[in-house]
Amino acid sequence: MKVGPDIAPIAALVGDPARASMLSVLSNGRALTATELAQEGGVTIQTASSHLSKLVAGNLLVVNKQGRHRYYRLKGPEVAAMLESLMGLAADAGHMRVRTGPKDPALRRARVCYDHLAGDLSVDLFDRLVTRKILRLSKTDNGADDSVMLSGKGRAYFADLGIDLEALAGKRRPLCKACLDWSVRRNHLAGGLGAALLNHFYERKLARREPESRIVTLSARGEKKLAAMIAGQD
Amino acid sequence: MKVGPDIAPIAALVGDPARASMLSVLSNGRALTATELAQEGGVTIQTASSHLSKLVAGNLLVVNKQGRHRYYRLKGPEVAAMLESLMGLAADAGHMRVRTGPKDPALRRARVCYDHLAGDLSVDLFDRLVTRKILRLSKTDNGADDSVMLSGKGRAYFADLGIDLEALAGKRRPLCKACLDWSVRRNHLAGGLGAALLNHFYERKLARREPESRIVTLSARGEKKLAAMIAGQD
DNA sequence: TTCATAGTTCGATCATAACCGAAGCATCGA
DNA sequence: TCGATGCTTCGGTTATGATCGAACTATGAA
Repeated sequence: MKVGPDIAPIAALVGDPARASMLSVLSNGRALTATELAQEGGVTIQTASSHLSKLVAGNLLVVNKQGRHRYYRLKGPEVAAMLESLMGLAADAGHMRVRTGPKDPALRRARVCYDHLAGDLSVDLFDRLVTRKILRLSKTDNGADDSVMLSGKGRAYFADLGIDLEALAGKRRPLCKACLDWSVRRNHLAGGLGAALLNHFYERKLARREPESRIVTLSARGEKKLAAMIAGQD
Repeated sequence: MKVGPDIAPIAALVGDPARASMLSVLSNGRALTATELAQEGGVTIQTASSHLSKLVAGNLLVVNKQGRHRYYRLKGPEVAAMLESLMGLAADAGHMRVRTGPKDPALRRARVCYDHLAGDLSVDLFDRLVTRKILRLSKTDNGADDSVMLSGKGRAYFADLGIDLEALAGKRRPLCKACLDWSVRRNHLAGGLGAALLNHFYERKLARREPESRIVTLSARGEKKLAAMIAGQD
């Protein structure tokens, strides 16, 4: 029969509604306390405590003890990617937690996916960067994990933006990665470069993150800048 | 306020050990029958039937009915990608499975499928006939039921072999049909033409059927002939 | 036709795990 | 030292859903 990883225990962890809510709210890459996560999951703090222990034991979360608070966050980008792929399938199957609330369009347009930008704008940008040959894309057989590389032209492009590629190359994390977007079901840019790009927007006050949410709000200048990047007029 | 896709139902589907095993073995993109998947999951066929219904309802699998068999396969590459990301995390957390099992090589190579040839050789032949435009294949959206037609070139090809296409066309049975192969999970040629082709091999003593078995044994001449057909040198 | 095989549906059993109350532990501020 | 807060652990209840036997439908084989 089979040799390989046993996905059932991990999936079962995500399969509980309370835990799934906790993981969803943590997929913006931030850290939250046990009490906050209990409220998010709609359970008492005792129950939440049990859930959180299991998530830590299952290598999905890490905990950071600060005084009498315990801050939980996703263990890494791989966890966020797994959650995103589940969100895509859930949206496909019509499983929604809230039917198109007012925040929903904003969430679809621009949101944080762990530590990089996701949503319509991010997907459009990714497509454009590929057609401009700033990113080089190589498809795999099953179309699942596309590998992304930065071209020579791309290096100049991001250096012009003021992003330190040398520093990023030194990290263990891959520079470029394609991440499947749940709302559009197309790729956006992840990896160190994706994170650096979002950080670039934060630093220059082109974008800010809404508190307690995954929504990213662009300033007027930010809108203009991103539109120019997508149009290829920068 | 909670906004976005609800990942819990999907993850819970994957979270059951029996279903997870089924999904894992299907993640090579091939199709398996309900009975095979039951064995894979280590449950009875009744239980497997229940699991498979849920997986289809949850948009993770699609089912392809062929005779009294039901072939289940992953709905799409997004499902495979989700499973892949889960496998990465599972391996990370040290969750592994181990088991092994054998199968009959002769049966895999060439066997009877109802009244036509199946197995590795037959699948290879089918592929070759398509690339040589002897058969014309039109894929459907989901890739499930492929329809096959005989081209003009194909009519000449089979007429040269001495197969009476006029007689076959008179029958109610469809001339060409794609049949999903049990061992390779790819298509081979079925229908009246598939049956006629196997019969052609029987008549010319190129092949004979083993008693009490589905195994088809090729004579030396038969091996040569079939190899030539697959190589396109006939 | 009759038999065999593939698969589904129903019903009952049973095990797991989610849940919360209560109690306990740890940290902070005063 | 004390009380307040953040969180964990324990124990008992409960509900969900996985499981399989038996009966049923559908298709193929003879």
